[in-house]
Amino acid sequence: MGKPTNVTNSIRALRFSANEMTQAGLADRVDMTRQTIIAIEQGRYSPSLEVAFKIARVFNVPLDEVFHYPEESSSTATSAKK
Amino acid sequence: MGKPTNVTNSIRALRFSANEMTQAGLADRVDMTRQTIIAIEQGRYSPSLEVAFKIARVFNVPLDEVFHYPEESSSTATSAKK
DNA sequence: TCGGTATGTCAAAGATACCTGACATTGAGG
DNA sequence: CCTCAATGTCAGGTATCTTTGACATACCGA
Repeated sequence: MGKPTNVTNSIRALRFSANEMTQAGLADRVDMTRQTIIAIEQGRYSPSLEVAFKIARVFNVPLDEVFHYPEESSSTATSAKK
Repeated sequence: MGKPTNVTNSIRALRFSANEMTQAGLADRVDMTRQTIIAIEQGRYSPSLEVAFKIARVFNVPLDEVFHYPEESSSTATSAKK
């Protein structure tokens, strides 16, 4: 239902680099549920900033190595007003 | 009401550096309301990752120059489970 | 075959983030 | 004094994120 997010992430890759950490293991370290990790990993929605920071810290990388925001599609953008 | 967030930010400082941009002006550029900007600026809650990226992009700085996540206060930390 | 681990899905409910709209305050000018 | 721009607050609603709990699938080893 919700709009799929624009933000992408590399969580799955990072998990495997980090000693094959499981989703449940990650969920545990950031103190959230397994389902939430799955949803974020699949890009179903973008997490809160706090959660994003926690995840990045588990892998010991800066936040923008985990989450990526695409370029503003230059076309007709940015002008929408009401 | 809500739990105050752990994340701090430098939005106010960045606004003044950026040609004295007003809150309303910033709200306009990231396509959200003035009230939301105020709330975020005051740290009443932490925005979604997408919003955070948009704000950082307005000021042309990386995300972690706008928002800061404090060190895990080493005290009783890291062991909490349920 | 059975048990356990890892991943994924769904529905319903709770908690936050975000919006709309109205109003109060301060400071700079006319 | 009056007005306007900028900041801030509050109440009430909508949208989105997060949790809980149940269940499905696949893989692996005993």
